[in-house]
Amino acid sequence: MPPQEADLPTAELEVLKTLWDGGPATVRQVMNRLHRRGRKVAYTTVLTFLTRLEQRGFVKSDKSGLAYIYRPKVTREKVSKSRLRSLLEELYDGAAAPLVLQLVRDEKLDPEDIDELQRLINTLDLKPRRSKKKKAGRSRS
Amino acid sequence: MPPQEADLPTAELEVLKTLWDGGPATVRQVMNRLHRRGRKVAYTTVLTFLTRLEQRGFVKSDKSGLAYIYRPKVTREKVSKSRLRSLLEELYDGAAAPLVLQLVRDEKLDPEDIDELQRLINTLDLKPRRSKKKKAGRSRS
DNA sequence: TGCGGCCTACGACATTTGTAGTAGGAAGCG
DNA sequence: CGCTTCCTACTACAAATGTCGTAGGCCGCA
Repeated sequence: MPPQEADLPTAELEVLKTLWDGGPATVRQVMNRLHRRGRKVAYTTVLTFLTRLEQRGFVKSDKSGLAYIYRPKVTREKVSKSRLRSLLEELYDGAAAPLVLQLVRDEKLDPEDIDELQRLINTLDLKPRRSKKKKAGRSRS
Repeated sequence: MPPQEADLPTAELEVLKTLWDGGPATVRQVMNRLHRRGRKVAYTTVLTFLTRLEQRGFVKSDKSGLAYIYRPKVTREKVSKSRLRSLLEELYDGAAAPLVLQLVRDEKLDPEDIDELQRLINTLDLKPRRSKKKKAGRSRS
């Protein structure tokens, strides 16, 4: 069965992220990428993380040439969704609204993002077409 | 210095959440709340978590009567924001848009929530929050 | 053909988290 | 009073995480 995308230790996620950001890579390349980002960590440490990631099923490796090349087996979106979901669960019993509102309010979205969000909302608006009562919205209930 | 709202172990967050949800409480009350939610855990375990939470500065306690009463020192929103922020950072280098879009797309928002989101967007649209005028870019796609 | 590098497999160890047991004090009560 | 019942302070301990060091293999080159 597929991995539990949600529960992945920070350090390993960091490594996985370098694969998403920079594509498949060897241990050494991953290490270099981390170093560039100011993350100082030993070669074997990176190796450990990649190994663990593979055991968990988040990456796969294939030996081409002299060293193994690691590549993601799950998408960033998958992990993202999974973590968001846990966050919802852990904080708001699964209600998404508070997080959405908070994100839109607190984090800076530039006009383009807002446009896109607006478009997305429009499509949603058409779908769940039941209730149209514009009852004065309470924040939480 | 205020606590690092972001990095709080799951089990402790769970306990803190019972305080947000049900208000200040004693160790035993917290334990009962957890039990009701199906979370079986020993009394002393709860005590441990509350103690750790207090050391971290997430809750405070005051002895009124025979047992200490614990109450949150940080709001749910604070923690929420903090965790969202780390999530953004860990997955998208801080860009909020992907998460927002994903949330709105994947999680089910009921009409009311959408309405509210729409209203929020409208306000944003009118006064685009620019703290700094670093780059003017009103591009439409 | 032996040396200096790079690579992986293992093992090691300190910390942090999750979970709980025990000891000893205060309290109610028969 | 003496017993039962709570409560808190400590201590304990296994599992998960974060970080490496070492040993031994393969490879190109002086």
